[in-house]
Amino acid sequence: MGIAARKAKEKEDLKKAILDAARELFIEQGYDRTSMRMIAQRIAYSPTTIYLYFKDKDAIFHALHVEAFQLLGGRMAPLAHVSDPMERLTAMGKVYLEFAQENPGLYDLMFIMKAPVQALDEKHHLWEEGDRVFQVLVATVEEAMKKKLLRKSDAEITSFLIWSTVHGMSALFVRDRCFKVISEAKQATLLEDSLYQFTNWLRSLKP
Amino acid sequence: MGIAARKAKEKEDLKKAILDAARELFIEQGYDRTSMRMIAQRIAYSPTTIYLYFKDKDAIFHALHVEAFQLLGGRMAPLAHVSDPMERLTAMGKVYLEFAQENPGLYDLMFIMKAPVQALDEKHHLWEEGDRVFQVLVATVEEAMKKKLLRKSDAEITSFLIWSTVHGMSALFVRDRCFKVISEAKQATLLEDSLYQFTNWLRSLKP
DNA sequence: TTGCATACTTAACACCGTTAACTATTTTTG
DNA sequence: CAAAAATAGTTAACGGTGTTAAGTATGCAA
Repeated sequence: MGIAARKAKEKEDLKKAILDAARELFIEQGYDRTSMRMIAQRIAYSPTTIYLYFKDKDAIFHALHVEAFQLLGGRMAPLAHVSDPMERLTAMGKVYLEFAQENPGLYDLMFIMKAPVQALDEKHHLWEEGDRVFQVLVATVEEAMKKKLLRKSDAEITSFLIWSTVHGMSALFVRDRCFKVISEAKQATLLEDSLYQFTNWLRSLKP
Repeated sequence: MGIAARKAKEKEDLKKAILDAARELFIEQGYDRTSMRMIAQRIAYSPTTIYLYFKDKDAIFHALHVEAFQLLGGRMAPLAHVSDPMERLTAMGKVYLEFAQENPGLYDLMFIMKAPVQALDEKHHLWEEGDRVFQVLVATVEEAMKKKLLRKSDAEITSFLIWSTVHGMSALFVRDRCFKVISEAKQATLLEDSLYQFTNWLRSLKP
């Protein structure tokens, strides 16, 4: 079985190589501006070879999408050990913003890009990962409310509001909409300062 | 001068027709998925005729961008008469969200789409409109702080934070990221409820 | 009437995603 | 061991894209 195993590994390797090339290009140039031919050239294969490993360009997008959510999930996981839910919430916001700033291309792919989805069931599967992250947020908000660390209200609405805020900051950053509008002196720490103020607000809502 | 004037008007009309067709298509299909040939077909002219009126596809994007900001500006203008700055802020948020929900295609164009900008000076001009809207927000926040209706803090940071929140909500809505994650019962009034809670928070920060 | 500008079109280029058909190579089978 | 079949990759092609160059009518000026 040694030969078959080696061949299987080689297939797996090529698939990974395709994803690596595609990831780099998507991040650098965006989805629409990367072509199958570019990906092919980067791995030194014929363009059509890619179609032996992925159904189409969308399938590559999906694979990278899942991968990116796993990366973000991995960054969030350690925060489960923070016992104070309000501290945990703050840390989650920090991790989220850092992720967006460090991986703007991936963030774009995950939360901003219009996924060129066609199959509806795939569409559903596509957001299992996103949903999981959101449910963790809801649970944290509920816990914070229960412990009277956060003003009581509908946890789902509150979670959406919090997510909107950090997403809004990330999206304006990633799509380059802030730095034309914010004075130069404040640009460097804009996201950090904004998040700091936001969490301060949340904390002082206790009553 | 009658004939020359008529000709000038006809040129102006065709330019408008191009923009009308492009606007519809951009909104329906998005920028990347609309082709010059589609625009041309809709106005029953040859594709290359468009290039006599606009330098390239980008130029059409820019024209619609400016136009969209004027529309939003027009919706915001009446709010200048609301004397209480906190009420004005709330109303601005409402108008902003309504604009995004009523014109998701335009909102996308203005705040989300990766503008395929090349010329830097054009890029600057591109955001004069956006900047003007933001400066109105900053002024309102400053006024609210001065009148002790909003907790005192850096007005620019606070404005960015507020903008991020409403933009985040709008962006998640426009790019279809909320309804897969929010329970069905709450979807209908999600944005409205979230904004209501957000403004409530802002008001109760007074001390 | 000729010449020229105007307004538009056709033809073409180099690219795109994707499919079909082809070619080597390796494996399986009679 | 030879023939057949499966594997893994290729080239060529189709219909689409943004954009440019060259060509064609039409109306106006000299």
